[in-house]
Amino acid sequence: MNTNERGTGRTRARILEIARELMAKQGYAGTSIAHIANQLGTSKAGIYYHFKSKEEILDALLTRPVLAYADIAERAAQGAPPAELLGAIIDLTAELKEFAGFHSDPSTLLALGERPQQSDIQSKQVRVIAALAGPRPSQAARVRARAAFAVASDGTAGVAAASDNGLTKPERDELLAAALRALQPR
Amino acid sequence: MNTNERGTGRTRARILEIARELMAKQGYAGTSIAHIANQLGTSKAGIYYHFKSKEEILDALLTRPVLAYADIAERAAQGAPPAELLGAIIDLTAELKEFAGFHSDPSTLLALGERPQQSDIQSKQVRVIAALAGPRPSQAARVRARAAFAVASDGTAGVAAASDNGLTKPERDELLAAALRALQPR
DNA sequence: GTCTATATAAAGATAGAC
DNA sequence: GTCTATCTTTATATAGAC
Repeated sequence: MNTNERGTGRTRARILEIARELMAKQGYAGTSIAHIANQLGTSKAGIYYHFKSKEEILDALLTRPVLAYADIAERAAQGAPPAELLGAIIDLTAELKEFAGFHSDPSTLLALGERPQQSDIQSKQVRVIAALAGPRPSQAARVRARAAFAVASDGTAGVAAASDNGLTKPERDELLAAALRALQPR
Repeated sequence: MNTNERGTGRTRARILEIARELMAKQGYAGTSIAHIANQLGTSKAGIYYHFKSKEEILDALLTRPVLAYADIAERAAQGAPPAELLGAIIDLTAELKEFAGFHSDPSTLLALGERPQQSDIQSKQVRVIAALAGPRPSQAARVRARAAFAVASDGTAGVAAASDNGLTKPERDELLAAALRALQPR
């Protein structure tokens, strides 16, 4: 029988890497098993040996990002200060920059939403934003929290996409400072 | 013959409205003609009387947003100040909030990129961001420009999505102020 | 572990009746 | 202007050989 549990092999890892690239570029719905197989240089059936469905590929891809976001939401619930939360969002976004486009692909979100075991990534974001807004926030404070979150999330994604390597320290510092300025009332 | 040039009717408008909703929710690739026809209560062929292809529906949907962004890029090229540019982005994003998810759907961008007549919306964004960064910008200034743009674009989308109606004046003012703070060096 | 072949469903799109 | 019926392609997924 198989020493590989059909889950730890290098081929599986390559499939995930290819799927991630294609789905980031074309979205989940726009990426077919055939396309992934072509990139891998094998047949469609070859893919199905490693994953029993296309959704399982998505699950495998998003497990880590979802867990990372859950961790940030947890820290928010425990009263972590805004600078820490925003810094964590910046670092996570930069670390997962290969996933850029993923969190904003409607078909990915839709497929993800249909899988109950994957706790909703958007609901975690809402909780983090609520934490940034502080207790009993005014309407203006809520808007500032959204603004700061946008800087840490989409702003970081933009900066990371523009530079070939990872986020540099000065870039990170500048993003965090900008997010904090956005959060601060005058 | 047809007084309607097969382009001005109410049915066509309904198709576009339904397509916009579905594509915002599921992405371009994830939305089928059959799905649109179901929502409309007609057959697939009925759709094809009004549009000769799925891509033509996308073109029709995105013509206005693309033009609006081109206009902002034009004002940026003519040296409009940051407050004006950021305000314009906020207003545009709020006005087109029904399109939320659209500009971030990879399959939409991909399909749009394959249509040469639709000038690339992302390249316009890059130009606006460059204008925000100012002449001969430092690396830090470029990051701040991205941050400010993120507030005006994604921050506004988030606020608009959270509130049922359009963006209120206080919300708009708060977003613009936050974007300008993000843009400003200490 | 990967292949060919195939089943089955859904996609985009057209022909022609009404 | 909308229908049914159909064509063609592509999609997910499986069966069974090697």
